[in-house]
Formats: sequence, structure tokens, C-alpha cells
Amino acid sequence: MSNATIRDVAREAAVSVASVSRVINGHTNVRPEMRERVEAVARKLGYAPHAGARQLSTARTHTIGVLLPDIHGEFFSELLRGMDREASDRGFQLLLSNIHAEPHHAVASLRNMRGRVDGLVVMAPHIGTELLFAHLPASLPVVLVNCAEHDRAHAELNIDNHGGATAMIDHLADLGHRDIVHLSGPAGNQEAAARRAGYVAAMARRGLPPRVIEGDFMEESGTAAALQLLLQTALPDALFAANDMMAIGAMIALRDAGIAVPEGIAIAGFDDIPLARMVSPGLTTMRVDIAGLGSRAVVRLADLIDGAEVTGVEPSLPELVPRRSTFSSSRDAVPQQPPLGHRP
Amino acid sequence: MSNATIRDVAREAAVSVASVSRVINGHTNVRPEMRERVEAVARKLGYAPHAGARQLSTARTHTIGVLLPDIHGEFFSELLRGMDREASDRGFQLLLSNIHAEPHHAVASLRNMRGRVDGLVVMAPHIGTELLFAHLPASLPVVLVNCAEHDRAHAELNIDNHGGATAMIDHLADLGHRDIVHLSGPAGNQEAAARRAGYVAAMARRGLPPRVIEGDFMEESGTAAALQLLLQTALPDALFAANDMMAIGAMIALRDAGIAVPEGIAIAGFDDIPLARMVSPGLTTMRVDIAGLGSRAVVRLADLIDGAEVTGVEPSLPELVPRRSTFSSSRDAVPQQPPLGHRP
DNA sequence: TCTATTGATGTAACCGGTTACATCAAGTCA
DNA sequence: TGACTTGATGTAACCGGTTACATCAATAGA
Repeated sequence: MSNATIRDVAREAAVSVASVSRVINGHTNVRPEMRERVEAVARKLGYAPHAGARQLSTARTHTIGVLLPDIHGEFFSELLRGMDREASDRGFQLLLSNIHAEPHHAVASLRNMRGRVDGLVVMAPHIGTELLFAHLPASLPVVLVNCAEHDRAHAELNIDNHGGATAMIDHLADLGHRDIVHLSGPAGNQEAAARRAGYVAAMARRGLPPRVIEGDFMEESGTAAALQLLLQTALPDALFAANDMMAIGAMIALRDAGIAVPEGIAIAGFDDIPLARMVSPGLTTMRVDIAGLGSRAVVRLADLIDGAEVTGVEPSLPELVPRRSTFSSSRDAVPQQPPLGHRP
Repeated sequence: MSNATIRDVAREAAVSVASVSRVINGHTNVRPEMRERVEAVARKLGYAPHAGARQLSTARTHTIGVLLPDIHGEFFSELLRGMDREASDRGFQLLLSNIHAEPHHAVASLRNMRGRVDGLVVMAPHIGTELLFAHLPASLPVVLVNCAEHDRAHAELNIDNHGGATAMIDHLADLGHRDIVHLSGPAGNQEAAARRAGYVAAMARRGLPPRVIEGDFMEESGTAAALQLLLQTALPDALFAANDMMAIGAMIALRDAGIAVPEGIAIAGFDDIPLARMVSPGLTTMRVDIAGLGSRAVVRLADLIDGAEVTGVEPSLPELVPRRSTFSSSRDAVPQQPPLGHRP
């Protein structure tokens, strides 16, 4: 493999550059004999077309830019996995860009993408939407993922945190629980707010009084919430934590205090992190299909690139994953899970 | 932000394209007055240089191609996080490519990179090394990560699985254990083989007889190994599993059988997955600094791109993370861990 | 046999930058 | 004042592809 150019191939094969180009791009109007000769020379010289030159003349990069706030943990890898699967199916590659907290840097990342990508998937919950919209390249298709609230018409994908929380309360209420406490995420966090609002709405619909303990998504605040509940005269029927880590923290603290889960209190979380099925009893939770979110974002972006005019938010409803932590008896049907993936 | 070209800016500012180019690229030989005028026009038109055109004329892309076998789980996200950190510090972006199992597709991915990147980081343990070397672009700097054994001189980074296993045996032996059993990974897996070889070597150095149970890296084979040990007349002093999942499977099975860990038997794993510090007792293990591996790969590649001539393997020694599962008494100092990161 | 049609191939302009070199004005020095 | 240096700016070639259009040979049709 080397640096041979299309003109080198043309000279060596004694044909014009146009013909070489036609052969390389699989055009039909070339004689088989010529095709063979050109292909032979190209192979001999190890010719590979220069992507930059191609981009310049075709104005297509076959690349999707991905702007993410931070590269961390499973959410990130799952999102990227889903995007990559769909992108490579469609002949796109992924160009990664870490969009830092400083707006200045974020804006630079955005401009940097011009001439490099055919479209963008942007996830920037920490960037103000005015700033974001002001600097989105008008000439590039963009799909937003998990963005903050705004009032622009724009192609967008979201996790339906509100609907997910509602579904969980439905589940708990169906099991007969009435006194359901919510352990929320930190104030100011958009996802935490949506989950909390879903909880409040679902409780109100049933005429049940909501009760919220403030948490911060960390395991320790689950522990603290459990201790707070233990100090009261009676435990609630169920505790719905805004994420799995807090649910597990609470579960461990309650078990240490001699309270059986789910007999003494039912516990539910949100996210379905891998740990959720490893703890004992398994934690009932809402699974967020992150890879699916990523691949749908790419599908949507590909449509935009092809000229479709799609706008509007497409919410992704999490799925209830019932496990033992909310079932009073192991006789209840609990779906079997496949064994956990591993590495190496 | 739009599609204005450098010629649009030049016309609007009534200067030549060369002057605009000089202003944009921060050359010093421009009068301040001209600089201001050009910058004002560029801002007004929302001009952003076209990366493809730049690549073509400068032969630099400021992009690093990353070829990975599969996008999955924490290993992947950590590696990418480390690479991205270092790359963006150096003004590089990351172009992702999933290098599929079929060699044909893998080769296509490689050629695809020409004119798109300044260098490659390739992790392809499943591609035969002859095939790989035959198709690596000669004109591109390449750093290999975690590759299979071969005899070429090439810039390369590896996890020192052999050394990590040796260090773990040192740890266990220092605690007075003599009868140490190894639960290995599956046959044919390169990392499993290296860890096993490290165990055997370390035992031999001490004159201790090695004893290996075959596992497959899955939790269930840990359970099976524990049951096998329980059938024997006496338990060994310690069990060293080739990864954390098997260690945890064994730990749970032994605990269920009424054997205290570490009092009845010490248990150690490898990898330091997040779960390792969540189980009770915490699992002693070898931490692999994956993010560090990624960032060092980029450092190395950047040196190559700058013209340095670095070859040779750079092994990355895992670090011992001592936890309760190998300490007979909780009085022993066990380093505190920071709280687990979380999401959302 | 002569013209119209068709299909393969070549020529050259173009994509949007960078940069070697030419040009030109202003300042320096004898 | 005239030759020389210096620094700013403009002109145009070039990077490596794609493709509209021109050209040309072969075949079809009159």
C-alpha cells in the first residue's frame, strides 16, 4: 500500500484519469478489458483513493461527526456501539469529538467539523440551547440526542424518563403498593427532574400522596435515604430510586438493618446497569435501550443527509425489567436473563 | 455558519485569497489592519475552512484512525477515553472504525483510511499477523495495541498479563499462602495463556507445585471450579482466577457452602471490573490501566507522525489492588476507593 | 454509401484550500 | 538621489480526485 495517485495508475495503464476513476467507482460504461488492465495496475501499485481529494470534489465525506459531552462508562460505549453498527451498515464512519464544558471550546469543535462530515449527532445537555443553536452549522444536518428543553423544531431523540417513571409506578401499584417513596436525583439534572415529574404525575393520577427524598445519583445517597426511612415509625411499601446505584445503596443498607427485600419493602431502580442483575435479590428497574438510541439517531441523520425533512422529538420509552426486588414471592414469574457479557 | 469559501471572504474583504489564508492560519506577516478586516468579514460570513480541502493541500488531517475489533463494554470505553484525552490535547480527532472479523472487510477498512488520517491505532487480536502486516499502509504510521505474537519490529503496546499474574502470586505468597490454585481462562485465548504462564512461572520460582483448573472467563465456570474444590479433602490456601467474573462466581459459591472468604480461602481475580469493589468482601485483583494504555498509544503514534522512529513493544504492567478477599483480618490496611462513578 | 446513433474514452475544469514566487511600496544607507 | 533591503500583498500552480463535455470509432438505419 503506498501513495500512488490516480494519475500514476493512469500513466502506468496508458489510459486517462477519467477511465481510472470510472473503474475505481464501478461505473458500467467501461470495456471489461480496460477494467481488468486498470484493476491490475491499481493492485500492483497498491493504489487507494485519497479520501480528502474525494471529499473535496464530491462534497461527501461518508463520515458522521459525533459530539459527546464526556466519554465515560457504559452509557457512552453503548451509544457508540449502536451508532457504529448502523453507520457502518450504511457506509459511514464515525468521527469522534469530545465537546468540552467551556462553550468556547464547544463552538470550536462545531466549526471544526465543516468539510469533515456529512452530518452531526450532538449530545450536549450541558450547553445552553441558545448557544448551541446559534453555532450549529446551518449547512449540516444535525440530530440532537438527549438535549435540554427548548422550543425549536429540530430532529431530536430523547429518553422518555417521564414515561419510564410512570411505568414503574404502574408496576408497583399493580403489585398492591400504595405508600411509594421516590428517591430523586440531584436538583438541576434534567433527567432527574423528568423521572421525578413522572413519579409525581403517576401518583397523582391514582390519588396517592407523593413523597420525595432528595438524592444525588450516588450509591451513598441511597444508603442515607434508607437510614432516614428506618428512623420513621413505619416503612413505606416501596422505594423507587431514580437510578440503580441509589437503589442498590438503599437495598444494602436496609438488608444490613434486617429488613427483607422485597418482603419488608419493595425496591426499584432505573437504568438497568449490569450490576442490577448481579445483586441479590435482583433489582427491578427500567432498561434504557442506549444502543438503540444511538442507532436510531444515525438512521434519522442518514435520512436528513438524503434530503428528508424530519423534525420533532422521537422519545425512547424505557422497558420494565421485573426482578425479585419487587416480587414478594419467588413463585412470581421472573424472566430469565442471559449470562453477563465479559471481557477479556 | 455556512458554506462561504475562502474566495468569498477574499472578494468581500477586497484582498487576495493568500492573505485570507494567512490571517486564518495566524501567520505573522500581515498588517493588523488587514487582519482585522479579514477577520470581520470571516465572522460576518460565518466562514469555516473546509477540512477536506486543507487535507488535500497540506497532506495533514489532524485525525487518528482507530481500528477496533468490537465495540463493547468498559474496556472499549476506557480505551477510547484515554485515547481521546491525549488526542484532543494534541489537536487530533479520532476516526472510529469497527474492524470486523472477516479479513476481507478488515482490509477494506485499512485502505479506506488513506487520505483520511495521519496515523492508525490498530487493535486486531483476531486478525492473523501476516495478513495484518501485509495490508498495513506502508505510508502511514501505525501503533498496534494488544496484538497477537509476531516477530516484526513494530511500535506496539501490550498489557503485561504475565507480569500481572506474577505480581499476584507474589502478593499471595507474601501473605503466607503456599497451596495456590489457578483458575484459567479458555484455551486459545492469548491473554488467558499469558496469565497462566505467569502463574506457573511464579510458582516455579518459589518451588511450589502449580495446579490449574480450566475455566472460560465466565461467572459460571467460577462456580463450577468452587464446587470442584469443595469435593476435595482439603481446600487450597488461595484461588487465583484469571479474571474477576470467575473469581466472583467462585466466591459466591464458596460462601454459599459456608466457607468464609478470606479466612477459609483467599480469592483473587484480574481486571478490576467495577463489580470487584462492590462485592463483599471486596475482591483483590490486578487493575489494568486501560485508559492509560489508550493515551500512551496516542502519544506513541504522535511521535511516529512527527517523524520519530520508535519500534518495540511497550508493556503495561497491571497494578495490584488489595482488598479484603485476600486479607485474613480487617485490621490489615485496605486502601480506600473513591465512590463509583455513575450515570446518568 | 452516407448519415445518425450509441458507447467508450480522453480533455480539462473544478472542488477549496496552501504556498512558492513575483510584485510593489516603503524605508535604509551610501 | 539611486541602489538595496525589507515586509506586505497578490498571482497562480498545486494537492488528487470527479465529471461535464468533446471526441472518436463502431454500428445501425436510410
